[in-house]
Amino acid sequence: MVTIDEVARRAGVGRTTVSHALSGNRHVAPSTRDRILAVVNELGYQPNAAARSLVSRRTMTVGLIIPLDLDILAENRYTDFIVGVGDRLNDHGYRLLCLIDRNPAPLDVQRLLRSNSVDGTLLLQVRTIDTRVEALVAEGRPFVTMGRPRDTTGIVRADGDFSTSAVTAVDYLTHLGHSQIGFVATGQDRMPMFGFQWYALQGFRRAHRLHHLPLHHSRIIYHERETEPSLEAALAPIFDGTLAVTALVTTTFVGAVLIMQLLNAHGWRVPEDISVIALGDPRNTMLPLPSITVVRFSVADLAREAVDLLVGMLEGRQPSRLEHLVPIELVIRGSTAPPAQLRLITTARVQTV
Amino acid sequence: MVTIDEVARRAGVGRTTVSHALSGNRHVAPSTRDRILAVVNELGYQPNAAARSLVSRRTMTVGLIIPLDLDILAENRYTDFIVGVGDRLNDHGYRLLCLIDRNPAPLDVQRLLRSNSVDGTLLLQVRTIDTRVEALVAEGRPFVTMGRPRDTTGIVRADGDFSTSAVTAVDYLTHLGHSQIGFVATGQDRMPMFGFQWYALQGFRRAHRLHHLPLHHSRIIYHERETEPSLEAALAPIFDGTLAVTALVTTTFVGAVLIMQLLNAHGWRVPEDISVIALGDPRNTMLPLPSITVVRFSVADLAREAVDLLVGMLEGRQPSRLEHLVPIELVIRGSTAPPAQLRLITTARVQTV
DNA sequence: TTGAAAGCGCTAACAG
DNA sequence: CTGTTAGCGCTTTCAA
Repeated sequence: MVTIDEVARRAGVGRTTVSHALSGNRHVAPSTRDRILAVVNELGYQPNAAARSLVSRRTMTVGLIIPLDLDILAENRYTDFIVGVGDRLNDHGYRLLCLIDRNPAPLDVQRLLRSNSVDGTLLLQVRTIDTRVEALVAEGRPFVTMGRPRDTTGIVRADGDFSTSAVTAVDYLTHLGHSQIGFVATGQDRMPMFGFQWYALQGFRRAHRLHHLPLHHSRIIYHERETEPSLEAALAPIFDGTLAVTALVTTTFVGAVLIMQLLNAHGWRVPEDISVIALGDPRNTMLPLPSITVVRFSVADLAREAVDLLVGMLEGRQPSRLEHLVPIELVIRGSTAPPAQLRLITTARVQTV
Repeated sequence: MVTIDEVARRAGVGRTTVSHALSGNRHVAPSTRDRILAVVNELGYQPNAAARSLVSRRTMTVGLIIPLDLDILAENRYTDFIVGVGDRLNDHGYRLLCLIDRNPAPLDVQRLLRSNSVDGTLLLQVRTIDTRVEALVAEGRPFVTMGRPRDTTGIVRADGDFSTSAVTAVDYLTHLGHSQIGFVATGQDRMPMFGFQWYALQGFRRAHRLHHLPLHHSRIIYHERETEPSLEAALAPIFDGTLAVTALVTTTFVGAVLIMQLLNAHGWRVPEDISVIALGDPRNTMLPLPSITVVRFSVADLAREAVDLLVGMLEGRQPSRLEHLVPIELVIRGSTAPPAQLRLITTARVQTV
């Protein structure tokens, strides 16, 4: 193993000079520096990360906390987040340490921070009420969430603008003539599980108020997990005719696909019998037929923004804002259409004329 | 920040005793140990990772090298690998450092290893000829590849059994009555780009020999990227009638989906006009209609095996074998059927009888 | 059963 | 412009 002393010896200088020649923290005579760099290149010297971080108190590493909810298909899209984060961290010269956890694990978060393994932390898949966020706050170290808990006090966060997403979805559906719209999310006891679903629900409610549409709570449909059986149970009121809806807003793209398969299995045609619109980023997901109308945002942009916020904090800059919301965009595809009875009327009219 | 000396002081012992009480490397009187652990708990002490690895020369961290080929949809499924690896590393008490790279980056690999940031390395998405593997070999540190390059000399590796996958696919297709089978892979100059495609091609060739089927090289179809335009160009001979095939073996599930969309767009029905069979793990991918017949294997098992091999090496155990192949399994779904003309004959017969 | 002391490789005062 | 020196927090000889 090549050490800084070895380089210094070969270059005929003190180790301080080598250190500064590499860090640029103080001026080194060009001739000396060239000699040092030549030796560094020749030996392939690379400063020992542990020694460096022990004394500098920085690891140049960021932790990404990834919860593992194996039956939640959202994991599908972790890649976009992980790759987006890693790629952007590279630009800033930081490394990426992934903490992948099966359990909620506030304790693992504590271990990670107290061992000084990372300078800062990013949090993925934030829940409406998230114990990991609390653990992070308690440690008092810089962190940024990708997604938002319900209570955002003092939290620096980047997220898709899910509230506006839901408003946009409802706007579009009402524009098509729908007024009985269902909202589907994972959750229990009238509380969505993930933060993005909570904010989407706020938007969903707000849109109903804006349009003076009545909204019965039964149209807010919770399912425990993003699995077929769980969704099947949650959607039962629709299939047995107890709940009347002409359109569904789903909070995930994967959920939309599952729901469409279920609808299909029960003999409902999309979009003829019921419209489906998804919120989220479908970039990496296969498009089933009919293709799904979606209010999307860029996960890559979200990742990039989160990293920039965190790195800024690590370099001592105050974040200019606590919250960054990535803009959303409505992509109209084949899973939405005017509700059945309206279409009939329209057809009749056209025939009349 | 709490240090070991602080703990020692509060517990009224020397720092050596604290160190051993925590590591278990030497016997500590139970009463002393309890006292120490109480203080540790009270203060939430966690040994500094840098200090520890500086002296112990171990980081308890494994590097995962993830290439970034943004237009290759295979990235879709990185999640399975990353999560599989991270989860298994947890079991062994190791951390996961992700090196996410846009470029081939043998240099980054060098930096990672020479800075002693990781004890060992895992490699993802191995190419048929892979410069990163060479860089890794040159460093002389433990590493395991997930996937195999063509030349496996001295490399410890875990992979899906793609050769057998391809044999199985051809077996099944010939069983259905096909004899003109195409093979689709990313690549150039008659060389598949990724190792798994190279091994699949070996199996594809072997199966033809076993079945005494002639195999013209034009049936091995290369496309530059896993994108629609690229595939469209590669499949042109099929669409313009120059190349006669009744079935296609694709080396990725995503490729199969794209191909089916293209076939559809050109008016070919699957499986009526042409059968499609995919190799790989479709766990996280949406099922389009018709659902795709696939020869699959478990990425989670692959990740687990790779981690176990690597950790074994890190703990000084010689790997019992250099190569571990995850078993494959044929899942028959809706994208395969007997070739068109055969079916007609069958139908005729039935009618005659 | 325990502690003192050395030193891992590096950065950054401090002193020339 | 450059070098000497003192640690960073820990593990591990070595000695008691």
